[in-house]
Amino acid sequence: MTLRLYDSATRSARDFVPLIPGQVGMYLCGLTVQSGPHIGHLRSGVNNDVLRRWLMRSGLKVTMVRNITDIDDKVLAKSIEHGEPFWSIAYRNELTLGAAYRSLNVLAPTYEPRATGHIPEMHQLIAQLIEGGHAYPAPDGSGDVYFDVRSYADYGALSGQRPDAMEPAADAPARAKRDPVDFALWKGERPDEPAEAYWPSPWGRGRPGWHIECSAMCWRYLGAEFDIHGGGLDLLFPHHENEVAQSRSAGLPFARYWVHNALLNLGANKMGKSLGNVIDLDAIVGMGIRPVELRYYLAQPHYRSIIDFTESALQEAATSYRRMESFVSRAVERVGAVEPGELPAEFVEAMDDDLNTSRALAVVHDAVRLGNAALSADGDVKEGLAAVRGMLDTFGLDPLDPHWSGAAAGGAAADLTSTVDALVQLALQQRQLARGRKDWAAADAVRDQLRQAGVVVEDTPHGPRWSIADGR
RNA sequence: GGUGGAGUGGCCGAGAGGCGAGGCAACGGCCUGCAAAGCCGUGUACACGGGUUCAAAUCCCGUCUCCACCUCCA
Repeated sequence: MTLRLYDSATRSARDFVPLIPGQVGMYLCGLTVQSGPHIGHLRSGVNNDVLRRWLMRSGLKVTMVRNITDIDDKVLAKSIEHGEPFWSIAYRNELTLGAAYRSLNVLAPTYEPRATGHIPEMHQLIAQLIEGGHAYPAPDGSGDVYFDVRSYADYGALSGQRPDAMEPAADAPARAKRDPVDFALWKGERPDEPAEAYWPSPWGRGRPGWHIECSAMCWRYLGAEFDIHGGGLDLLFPHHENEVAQSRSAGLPFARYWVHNALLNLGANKMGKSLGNVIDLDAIVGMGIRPVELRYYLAQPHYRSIIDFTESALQEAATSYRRMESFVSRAVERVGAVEPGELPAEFVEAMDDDLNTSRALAVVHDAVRLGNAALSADGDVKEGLAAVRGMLDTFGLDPLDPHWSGAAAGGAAADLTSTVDALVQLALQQRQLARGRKDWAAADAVRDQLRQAGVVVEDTPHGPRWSIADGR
Protein backbone atom coordinates (compact mmCIF):
# COMPACT_ATOMS: atom_id res chain seq x y z
CA MET A 1 0.00 0.00 0.00
CA THR A 2 1.13 3.51 -0.67
CA LEU A 3 0.65 6.60 1.39
CA ARG A 4 -2.67 8.31 1.08
CA LEU A 5 -2.83 11.93 2.14
CA TYR A 6 -5.82 14.15 2.63
CA ASP A 7 -5.49 17.06 0.24
CA SER A 8 -7.32 20.20 1.32
CA ALA A 9 -7.52 21.37 -2.29
CA THR A 10 -9.65 18.40 -3.37
CA ARG A 11 -11.17 17.77 0.06
CA SER A 12 -10.35 14.11 -0.28
CA ALA A 13 -7.63 11.58 0.45
CA ARG A 14 -5.40 10.92 -2.55
CA ASP A 15 -2.57 8.50 -3.23
CA PHE A 16 0.65 10.37 -2.71
CA VAL A 17 2.67 10.34 -5.91
CA PRO A 18 5.78 12.53 -5.84
CA LEU A 19 6.54 14.79 -8.77
CA ILE A 20 9.98 13.22 -9.08
CA PRO A 21 10.05 9.52 -8.13
CA GLY A 22 11.93 8.95 -4.91
CA GLN A 23 11.98 12.59 -3.88
CA VAL A 24 9.71 14.93 -2.00
CA GLY A 25 9.72 18.69 -1.84
CA MET A 26 7.88 19.90 1.23
CA TYR A 27 7.17 23.44 2.38
CA LEU A 28 5.85 24.26 5.82
CA CYS A 29 4.63 27.70 6.72
CA GLY A 30 6.61 28.44 9.84
CA LEU A 31 5.93 31.31 12.15
CA THR A 32 5.55 34.98 11.83
CA VAL A 33 7.98 35.71 14.62
CA GLN A 34 6.13 38.52 16.30
CA SER A 35 6.31 36.45 19.50
CA GLY A 36 7.58 33.13 20.77
CA PRO A 37 5.81 29.85 20.02
CA HIS A 38 2.92 28.37 21.99
CA ILE A 39 2.05 24.69 21.95
CA GLY A 40 -0.37 25.16 19.06
CA HIS A 41 2.54 26.26 16.89
CA LEU A 42 4.54 23.35 18.21
CA ARG A 43 1.75 20.98 17.25
CA SER A 44 2.14 22.06 13.65
CA GLY A 45 5.89 21.49 13.89
CA VAL A 46 5.47 18.05 15.43
CA ASN A 47 2.72 16.90 13.04
CA ASN A 48 4.77 17.90 10.04
CA ASP A 49 7.86 16.29 11.52
CA VAL A 50 5.97 13.01 11.83
CA LEU A 51 4.90 13.35 8.19
CA ARG A 52 8.46 14.08 7.16
CA ARG A 53 9.86 11.16 9.12
CA TRP A 54 7.24 8.87 7.62
CA LEU A 55 8.16 9.97 4.09
CA MET A 56 11.82 9.36 4.90
CA ARG A 57 11.05 5.99 6.40
CA SER A 58 9.15 5.16 3.22
CA GLY A 59 12.40 5.58 1.35
CA LEU A 60 11.89 9.06 -0.05
CA LYS A 61 14.50 11.78 -0.08
CA VAL A 62 12.79 14.74 1.53
CA THR A 63 13.76 18.33 0.99
CA MET A 64 11.97 20.26 3.66
CA VAL A 65 11.79 24.02 3.75
CA ARG A 66 10.27 25.76 6.73
CA ASN A 67 10.26 29.50 6.53
CA ILE A 68 10.49 32.30 9.04
CA THR A 69 8.42 35.37 8.28
CA ASP A 70 10.46 37.99 10.03
CA ILE A 71 8.67 41.10 8.88
CA ASP A 72 5.00 41.98 9.09
CA ASP A 73 2.69 44.59 10.53
CA LYS A 74 2.79 43.21 14.05
CA VAL A 75 6.55 42.88 14.27
CA LEU A 76 6.81 46.49 13.13
CA ALA A 77 4.20 47.57 15.65
CA LYS A 78 6.19 45.91 18.42
CA SER A 79 9.33 47.52 17.17
CA ILE A 80 7.81 50.95 17.66
CA GLU A 81 6.23 50.00 20.95
CA HIS A 82 9.50 48.79 22.45
CA GLY A 83 11.90 51.08 20.62
CA GLU A 84 13.80 48.05 19.37
CA PRO A 85 14.70 47.20 15.78
CA PHE A 86 12.19 44.80 14.21
CA TRP A 87 14.97 42.42 13.20
CA SER A 88 16.13 42.14 16.78
CA ILE A 89 12.65 41.18 18.00
CA ALA A 90 12.14 38.77 15.12
CA TYR A 91 15.47 37.06 15.64
CA ARG A 92 14.97 36.65 19.37
CA ASN A 93 11.65 34.90 18.73
CA GLU A 94 13.22 32.83 15.99
CA LEU A 95 15.82 31.56 18.45
CA THR A 96 13.15 30.67 21.00
CA LEU A 97 11.22 28.83 18.33
CA GLY A 98 14.29 26.91 17.20
CA ALA A 99 15.09 25.91 20.77
CA ALA A 100 11.52 24.68 21.32
CA TYR A 101 11.61 22.62 18.12
CA ARG A 102 14.92 21.09 19.12
CA SER A 103 13.76 20.17 22.58
CA LEU A 104 10.78 18.39 20.99
CA ASN A 105 13.09 16.45 18.66
CA VAL A 106 11.71 18.12 15.55
CA LEU A 107 14.29 17.51 12.85
CA ALA A 108 15.99 20.59 11.51
CA PRO A 109 14.57 21.49 8.10
CA THR A 110 16.76 21.13 5.05
CA TYR A 111 16.72 24.90 5.01
CA GLU A 112 15.02 27.64 6.98
CA PRO A 113 14.85 30.80 4.88
CA ARG A 114 13.76 34.19 6.15
CA ALA A 115 11.39 36.46 4.32
CA THR A 116 13.75 39.43 4.47
CA GLY A 117 16.46 37.41 2.73
CA HIS A 118 14.33 37.05 -0.41
CA ILE A 119 13.40 40.56 -1.44
CA PRO A 120 14.88 40.17 -4.97
CA GLU A 121 12.85 37.00 -5.59
CA MET A 122 9.71 38.81 -4.47
CA HIS A 123 10.47 41.70 -6.80
CA GLN A 124 10.92 39.31 -9.66
CA LEU A 125 7.58 37.65 -8.98
CA ILE A 126 5.81 40.98 -8.60
CA ALA A 127 7.30 42.24 -11.86
CA GLN A 128 6.10 39.10 -13.62
CA LEU A 129 2.64 39.53 -12.17
CA ILE A 130 2.43 43.16 -13.29
CA GLU A 131 3.65 42.25 -16.73
CA GLY A 132 1.09 39.47 -16.99
CA GLY A 133 -1.76 41.79 -15.97
CA HIS A 134 -2.27 40.18 -12.56
CA ALA A 135 -0.97 43.03 -10.42
CA TYR A 136 -0.86 46.80 -10.52
CA PRO A 137 0.84 49.64 -8.63
CA ALA A 138 -1.61 51.74 -6.64
CA PRO A 139 -2.67 54.82 -8.54
CA ASP A 140 -2.58 56.96 -5.38
CA GLY A 141 1.19 57.24 -5.25
CA SER A 142 1.41 55.20 -2.02
CA GLY A 143 3.99 52.87 -3.49
CA ASP A 144 1.72 49.86 -2.82
CA VAL A 145 1.36 47.10 -5.39
CA TYR A 146 -1.79 44.97 -5.35
CA PHE A 147 -2.69 41.59 -6.69
CA ASP A 148 -5.70 41.75 -9.00
CA VAL A 149 -7.91 39.00 -7.61
CA ARG A 150 -10.40 39.16 -10.49
CA SER A 151 -7.60 38.38 -12.93
CA TYR A 152 -7.22 34.90 -11.47
CA ALA A 153 -10.30 32.88 -12.36
CA ASP A 154 -9.68 30.13 -9.82
CA TYR A 155 -9.43 32.48 -6.88
CA GLY A 156 -11.20 30.88 -3.92
CA ALA A 157 -10.96 27.33 -5.23
CA LEU A 158 -8.54 26.17 -2.57
CA SER A 159 -10.51 27.44 0.40
CA GLY A 160 -14.01 27.19 -1.05
CA GLN A 161 -14.58 30.92 -0.82
CA ARG A 162 -16.24 33.07 -3.45
CA PRO A 163 -14.75 36.51 -4.02
CA ASP A 164 -18.24 38.02 -4.20
CA ALA A 165 -19.04 36.84 -0.70
CA MET A 166 -15.79 38.04 0.82
CA GLU A 167 -15.06 40.82 3.20
CA PRO A 168 -12.58 43.36 1.86
CA ALA A 169 -8.90 42.99 2.65
CA ALA A 170 -7.96 45.42 5.37
CA ASP A 171 -4.33 45.80 4.39
CA ALA A 172 -4.66 49.09 2.52
CA PRO A 173 -7.16 51.84 1.83
CA ALA A 174 -9.89 50.45 -0.39
CA ARG A 175 -9.93 53.51 -2.61
CA ALA A 176 -6.52 52.63 -4.08
CA LYS A 177 -7.67 49.17 -5.11
CA ARG A 178 -9.52 48.11 -8.20
CA ASP A 179 -11.47 45.71 -6.02
CA PRO A 180 -11.71 45.65 -2.23
CA VAL A 181 -10.64 41.99 -2.13
CA ASP A 182 -7.32 42.75 -3.86
CA PHE A 183 -4.40 42.30 -1.51
CA ALA A 184 -0.99 43.92 -1.17
CA LEU A 185 2.08 42.32 -2.70
CA TRP A 186 4.29 45.25 -1.78
CA LYS A 187 3.64 48.01 0.71
CA GLY A 188 5.06 51.46 0.13
CA GLU A 189 6.99 53.26 2.83
CA ARG A 190 4.87 54.77 5.60
CA PRO A 191 6.03 57.56 7.84
CA ASP A 192 4.70 55.94 11.00
CA GLU A 193 6.71 52.75 10.57
CA PRO A 194 10.38 52.07 11.39
CA ALA A 195 12.85 53.54 8.92
CA GLU A 196 14.99 50.39 8.83
CA ALA A 197 12.09 48.30 7.54
CA TYR A 198 12.30 49.35 3.90
CA TRP A 199 13.97 48.17 0.75
CA PRO A 200 14.28 49.88 -2.61
CA SER A 201 12.08 48.51 -5.38
CA PRO A 202 11.00 49.43 -8.90
CA TRP A 203 7.81 50.78 -7.29
CA GLY A 204 9.52 52.84 -4.66
CA ARG A 205 10.88 52.12 -1.20
CA GLY A 206 8.74 49.66 0.68
CA ARG A 207 8.40 46.25 2.25
CA PRO A 208 6.71 42.95 1.40
CA GLY A 209 3.02 42.25 1.81
CA TRP A 210 2.15 39.23 3.87
CA HIS A 211 1.80 36.39 1.33
CA ILE A 212 4.42 37.03 -1.31
CA GLU A 213 7.34 35.77 0.81
CA CYS A 214 6.09 32.19 0.78
CA SER A 215 5.57 32.16 -2.98
CA ALA A 216 9.10 33.51 -3.37
CA MET A 217 10.75 31.02 -1.03
CA CYS A 218 8.84 28.00 -2.38
CA TRP A 219 9.97 28.94 -5.86
CA ARG A 220 13.55 29.61 -4.86
CA TYR A 221 14.15 26.38 -2.95
CA LEU A 222 11.61 23.86 -4.22
CA GLY A 223 11.10 25.04 -7.78
CA ALA A 224 8.08 26.00 -9.86
CA GLU A 225 6.16 22.91 -8.75
CA PHE A 226 6.62 20.85 -5.62
CA ASP A 227 4.88 18.14 -3.67
CA ILE A 228 3.53 19.17 -0.29
CA HIS A 229 2.60 22.49 1.21
CA GLY A 230 1.70 22.36 4.89
CA GLY A 231 0.53 24.65 7.63
CA GLY A 232 -2.17 25.24 10.19
CA LEU A 233 -5.77 25.20 9.08
CA ASP A 234 -6.07 28.88 9.93
CA LEU A 235 -3.69 29.64 7.06
CA LEU A 236 -5.94 28.10 4.43
CA PHE A 237 -7.57 31.43 3.86
CA PRO A 238 -6.35 33.97 3.04
CA HIS A 239 -2.68 33.06 3.21
CA HIS A 240 -2.58 29.90 1.14
CA GLU A 241 -5.32 31.02 -1.21
CA ASN A 242 -3.26 34.10 -1.98
CA GLU A 243 -0.06 32.12 -2.36
CA VAL A 244 -1.66 29.90 -4.99
CA ALA A 245 -3.16 32.87 -6.78
CA GLN A 246 0.18 34.70 -6.96
CA SER A 247 2.26 31.72 -7.91
CA ARG A 248 -0.06 30.29 -10.56
CA SER A 249 -0.63 33.72 -12.04
CA ALA A 250 3.14 34.04 -12.32
CA GLY A 251 3.20 30.78 -14.27
CA LEU A 252 4.28 28.48 -11.44
CA PRO A 253 2.21 25.29 -11.01
CA PHE A 254 2.98 25.38 -7.26
CA ALA A 255 1.97 22.79 -4.62
CA ARG A 256 0.49 19.41 -5.57
CA TYR A 257 -0.86 18.47 -2.14
CA TRP A 258 -2.12 20.75 0.60
CA VAL A 259 -1.81 19.32 4.08
CA HIS A 260 -3.40 21.30 6.89
CA ASN A 261 -3.22 20.40 10.54
CA ALA A 262 -6.15 21.18 12.81
CA LEU A 263 -5.66 23.71 15.56
CA LEU A 264 -5.16 23.33 19.26
CA ASN A 265 -7.86 24.82 21.46
CA LEU A 266 -7.74 26.02 25.00
CA GLY A 267 -11.16 26.12 26.58
CA ALA A 268 -13.67 26.77 23.86
CA ASN A 269 -11.38 28.68 21.55
CA LYS A 270 -8.25 28.08 19.57
CA MET A 271 -5.01 28.98 21.24
CA GLY A 272 -3.84 32.22 19.71
CA LYS A 273 -1.58 35.15 20.23
CA SER A 274 -4.40 37.58 19.61
CA LEU A 275 -6.69 35.90 22.15
CA GLY A 276 -3.93 35.78 24.73
CA ASN A 277 -4.85 32.24 25.82
CA VAL A 278 -1.39 30.93 25.28
CA ILE A 279 0.55 28.08 26.88
CA ASP A 280 4.18 27.69 25.92
CA LEU A 281 6.79 25.00 26.41
CA ASP A 282 8.03 26.48 29.69
CA ALA A 283 4.52 26.30 31.12
CA ILE A 284 4.29 22.64 30.10
CA VAL A 285 7.59 21.83 31.74
CA GLY A 286 6.28 23.65 34.81
CA MET A 287 3.45 21.09 34.91
CA GLY A 288 6.02 18.35 35.38
CA ILE A 289 5.77 17.21 31.77
CA ARG A 290 8.92 16.43 29.81
CA PRO A 291 9.21 17.56 26.18
CA VAL A 292 9.08 13.95 24.98
CA GLU A 293 5.74 13.56 26.73
CA LEU A 294 4.42 16.73 25.14
CA ARG A 295 5.50 15.39 21.76
CA TYR A 296 3.56 12.20 22.42
CA TYR A 297 0.51 14.21 23.46
CA LEU A 298 0.67 16.29 20.29
CA ALA A 299 1.37 13.37 17.96
CA GLN A 300 -1.18 10.85 19.21
CA PRO A 301 -4.45 12.39 17.99
CA HIS A 302 -4.95 12.52 14.25
CA TYR A 303 -3.41 15.64 12.76
CA ARG A 304 -6.76 16.77 11.35
CA SER A 305 -8.54 16.49 14.71
CA ILE A 306 -8.84 19.48 16.99
CA ILE A 307 -6.94 19.05 20.24
CA ASP A 308 -8.77 20.54 23.20
CA PHE A 309 -5.90 21.12 25.52
CA THR A 310 -6.41 20.14 29.14
CA GLU A 311 -3.75 19.46 31.69
CA SER A 312 -5.42 16.21 32.74
CA ALA A 313 -5.37 14.85 29.18
CA LEU A 314 -1.73 15.88 28.95
CA GLN A 315 -0.93 14.05 32.20
CA GLU A 316 -2.76 10.95 30.93
CA ALA A 317 -0.75 11.02 27.74
CA ALA A 318 2.44 11.31 29.75
CA THR A 319 1.45 8.26 31.80
CA SER A 320 0.72 6.39 28.61
CA TYR A 321 4.11 7.24 27.15
CA ARG A 322 5.91 6.29 30.35
CA ARG A 323 4.43 2.83 30.03
CA MET A 324 6.12 2.44 26.65
CA GLU A 325 9.31 3.94 27.94
CA SER A 326 9.30 1.66 30.96
CA PHE A 327 8.95 -1.42 28.77
CA VAL A 328 11.91 -0.32 26.68
CA SER A 329 14.17 0.29 29.64
CA ARG A 330 13.23 -2.97 31.40
CA ALA A 331 13.68 -4.91 28.18
CA VAL A 332 17.09 -3.36 27.61
CA GLU A 333 18.12 -4.26 31.16
CA ARG A 334 17.19 -7.84 30.35
CA VAL A 335 18.59 -8.37 26.86
CA GLY A 336 20.79 -5.37 26.19
CA ALA A 337 20.30 -2.73 23.54
CA VAL A 338 18.59 -3.90 20.38
CA GLU A 339 18.50 -1.66 17.33
CA PRO A 340 15.16 -0.34 16.05
CA GLY A 341 13.67 -3.03 13.84
CA GLU A 342 11.11 -3.76 11.17
CA LEU A 343 7.68 -2.18 11.39
CA PRO A 344 4.61 -4.39 11.83
CA ALA A 345 2.34 -4.38 8.78
CA GLU A 346 -0.56 -3.03 10.83
CA PHE A 347 1.52 -0.06 11.87
CA VAL A 348 2.57 0.68 8.30
CA GLU A 349 -0.99 0.38 7.11
CA ALA A 350 -2.20 2.84 9.75
CA MET A 351 0.49 5.39 8.91
CA ASP A 352 -0.08 5.03 5.18
CA ASP A 353 -3.75 5.77 5.79
CA ASP A 354 -3.36 9.54 5.99
CA LEU A 355 -1.07 9.23 9.00
CA ASN A 356 -3.48 7.52 11.37
CA THR A 357 -1.18 8.02 14.32
CA SER A 358 -3.75 6.92 16.89
CA ARG A 359 -4.17 3.55 15.22
CA ALA A 360 -0.41 3.25 14.77
CA LEU A 361 0.23 3.91 18.44
CA ALA A 362 -2.39 1.31 19.35
CA VAL A 363 -0.12 -1.17 17.53
CA VAL A 364 2.75 0.01 19.69
CA HIS A 365 0.70 -0.50 22.83
CA ASP A 366 -0.20 -4.01 21.74
CA ALA A 367 3.47 -4.77 21.20
CA VAL A 368 4.31 -3.33 24.60
CA ARG A 369 1.69 -5.49 26.29
CA LEU A 370 3.02 -8.62 24.60
CA GLY A 371 6.55 -7.57 25.43
CA ASN A 372 5.68 -7.07 29.08
CA ALA A 373 4.10 -10.49 29.18
CA ALA A 374 7.26 -11.96 27.67
CA LEU A 375 9.35 -10.16 30.27
CA SER A 376 7.27 -11.68 33.06
CA ALA A 377 7.51 -15.12 31.52
CA ASP A 378 11.24 -14.81 30.82
CA GLY A 379 10.41 -15.22 27.14
CA ASP A 380 12.10 -13.72 24.11
CA VAL A 381 11.80 -9.99 24.21
CA LYS A 382 14.32 -8.89 21.57
CA GLU A 383 11.95 -8.90 18.68
CA GLY A 384 9.30 -6.96 20.56
CA LEU A 385 11.85 -4.44 21.74
CA ALA A 386 13.14 -3.90 18.22
CA ALA A 387 9.63 -3.42 16.88
CA VAL A 388 8.64 -0.99 19.61
CA ARG A 389 11.81 1.04 19.11
CA GLY A 390 11.31 1.02 15.35
CA MET A 391 7.75 2.25 15.60
CA LEU A 392 8.50 4.90 18.19
CA ASP A 393 11.47 6.02 16.14
CA THR A 394 9.21 6.92 13.23
CA PHE A 395 7.38 9.18 15.67
CA GLY A 396 10.60 10.72 16.92
CA LEU A 397 9.71 9.15 20.26
CA ASP A 398 12.24 6.33 20.65
CA PRO A 399 13.25 6.53 24.32
CA LEU A 400 16.77 5.42 23.41
CA ASP A 401 17.20 8.11 20.78
CA PRO A 402 20.31 9.98 21.96
CA HIS A 403 18.21 13.11 21.73
CA TRP A 404 16.14 12.01 24.72
CA SER A 405 18.50 9.78 26.61
CA GLY A 406 20.49 12.53 28.24
CA ALA A 407 23.72 11.71 26.48
CA ALA A 408 22.74 14.47 24.09
CA ALA A 409 22.79 16.88 26.99
CA GLY A 410 26.57 16.59 26.96
CA GLY A 411 27.47 13.25 28.47
CA ALA A 412 27.52 14.60 32.01
CA ALA A 413 24.10 13.12 32.67
CA ALA A 414 25.20 9.67 31.58
CA ASP A 415 28.23 9.89 33.87
CA LEU A 416 25.99 10.90 36.73
CA THR A 417 23.78 7.90 36.11
CA SER A 418 26.61 5.50 36.80
CA THR A 419 27.60 7.50 39.88
CA VAL A 420 24.06 7.42 41.21
CA ASP A 421 23.83 3.74 40.36
CA ALA A 422 26.88 2.98 42.49
CA LEU A 423 25.39 4.87 45.42
CA VAL A 424 21.95 3.32 45.04
CA GLN A 425 23.49 -0.13 44.83
CA LEU A 426 25.15 0.48 48.21
CA ALA A 427 21.79 1.29 49.75
CA LEU A 428 20.12 -1.63 48.02
CA GLN A 429 22.71 -4.04 49.42
CA GLN A 430 21.75 -2.92 52.91
CA ARG A 431 18.12 -3.36 52.02
CA GLN A 432 18.69 -6.85 50.65
CA LEU A 433 20.46 -7.82 53.87
CA ALA A 434 17.52 -6.51 55.88
CA ARG A 435 15.10 -8.39 53.65
CA GLY A 436 17.19 -11.51 54.08
CA ARG A 437 16.62 -11.42 57.81
CA LYS A 438 12.99 -10.41 57.24
CA ASP A 439 13.52 -7.05 58.88
CA TRP A 440 10.81 -5.41 56.80
CA ALA A 441 10.90 -2.14 58.73
CA ALA A 442 14.57 -1.60 57.96
CA ALA A 443 14.11 -2.67 54.33
CA ASP A 444 11.18 -0.31 53.85
CA ALA A 445 13.08 2.53 55.50
CA VAL A 446 15.79 2.24 52.87
CA ARG A 447 13.21 2.23 50.12
CA ASP A 448 11.42 5.24 51.61
CA GLN A 449 14.62 7.20 51.95
CA LEU A 450 15.57 6.51 48.37
CA ARG A 451 12.06 7.54 47.30
CA GLN A 452 12.53 10.83 49.12
CA ALA A 453 15.71 11.35 47.15
CA GLY A 454 13.72 10.80 43.93
CA VAL A 455 14.76 7.19 43.36
CA VAL A 456 12.02 4.60 42.89
CA VAL A 457 12.89 1.01 43.80
CA GLU A 458 11.03 -2.00 42.39
CA ASP A 459 11.64 -5.62 43.26
CA THR A 460 11.65 -8.06 40.39
CA PRO A 461 12.34 -11.78 40.12
CA HIS A 462 15.75 -10.72 38.80
CA GLY A 463 16.47 -8.51 41.80
CA PRO A 464 15.71 -4.92 42.63
CA ARG A 465 15.84 -2.20 39.98
CA TRP A 466 15.73 1.52 40.38
CA SER A 467 14.73 4.51 38.30
CA ILE A 468 14.37 8.23 38.71
CA ALA A 469 10.86 9.28 39.76
CA ASP A 470 8.64 10.69 37.00
CA GLY A 471 7.49 14.26 36.74
CA ARG A 472 6.72 16.74 39.46
C1' G B 1 -25.05 35.50 5.77
C1' G B 2 -21.00 32.17 3.07
C1' U B 3 -17.41 27.93 3.54
C1' G B 4 -15.41 23.83 6.20
C1' G B 5 -15.51 20.69 10.50
C1' A B 6 -17.07 18.44 15.22
C1' G B 7 -20.52 15.97 19.15
C1' U B 8 -18.10 8.31 20.78
C1' G B 9 -18.11 4.95 27.71
C1' G B 10 -15.86 8.41 34.15
C1' C B 11 -11.70 10.97 30.93
C1' C B 12 -8.63 11.10 26.32
C1' G B 13 -9.14 9.18 21.53
C1' A B 14 -9.47 5.90 16.71
C1' G B 15 -13.25 3.85 13.66
C1' A B 16 -17.27 5.19 9.21
C1' G B 17 -22.86 -0.52 7.48
C1' G B 18 -22.15 -6.60 10.75
C1' C B 19 -17.15 -9.18 14.81
C1' G B 20 -16.37 -3.73 21.49
C1' A B 21 -8.98 0.09 18.32
C1' G B 22 -5.92 1.74 22.01
C1' G B 23 -4.65 4.56 26.37
C1' C B 24 -5.86 6.81 31.29
C1' A B 25 -8.95 6.06 35.57
C1' A B 26 -11.95 2.45 38.44
C1' C B 27 -13.07 -2.48 40.29
C1' G B 28 -11.76 -7.89 40.85
C1' G B 29 -7.85 -11.53 40.37
C1' C B 30 -2.60 -13.32 39.73
C1' C B 31 2.36 -12.05 41.28
C1' U B 32 4.70 -9.62 45.82
C1' G B 33 6.97 -9.85 52.92
C1' C B 34 4.49 -5.09 51.74
C1' A B 35 4.73 -2.17 47.62
C1' A B 36 5.74 -0.83 42.63
C1' A B 37 5.66 -2.55 37.85
C1' G B 38 3.42 -6.14 34.93
C1' C B 39 -0.23 -9.69 33.31
C1' C B 40 -5.48 -11.61 33.21
C1' G B 41 -10.51 -10.21 33.73
C1' U B 42 -14.76 -6.58 34.24
C1' G B 43 -17.87 -1.82 30.09
C1' U B 44 -22.78 -3.29 25.70
C1' A B 45 -20.24 4.35 24.44
C1' C B 46 -21.51 6.70 19.84
C1' A B 47 -25.87 14.63 20.67
C1' C B 48 -31.44 14.13 19.75
C1' G B 49 -35.89 12.53 16.64
C1' G B 50 -37.38 9.91 12.51
C1' G B 51 -36.19 6.69 8.24
C1' U B 52 -33.47 2.92 4.89
C1' U B 53 -31.51 -2.12 5.87
C1' C B 54 -31.62 -8.93 7.76
C1' A B 55 -28.03 -5.49 10.33
C1' A B 56 -26.76 1.75 11.58
C1' A B 57 -22.00 5.02 15.88
C1' U B 58 -21.29 4.48 10.47
C1' C B 59 -26.14 5.72 5.07
C1' C B 60 -30.65 9.28 4.36
C1' C B 61 -34.00 13.32 6.31
C1' G B 62 -34.84 16.70 10.22
C1' U B 63 -33.38 19.08 14.92
C1' C B 64 -30.01 20.84 18.72
C1' U B 65 -25.18 22.27 20.47
C1' C B 66 -20.13 23.62 19.57
C1' C B 67 -15.65 25.12 16.78
C1' A B 68 -12.66 27.18 12.77
C1' C B 69 -12.21 30.34 8.48
C1' C B 70 -14.58 34.55 5.50
C1' U B 71 -7.72 39.37 4.81
C1' C B 72 -3.54 39.35 12.35
C1' C B 73 -3.13 33.80 12.95
C1' A B 74 0.32 27.17 13.22
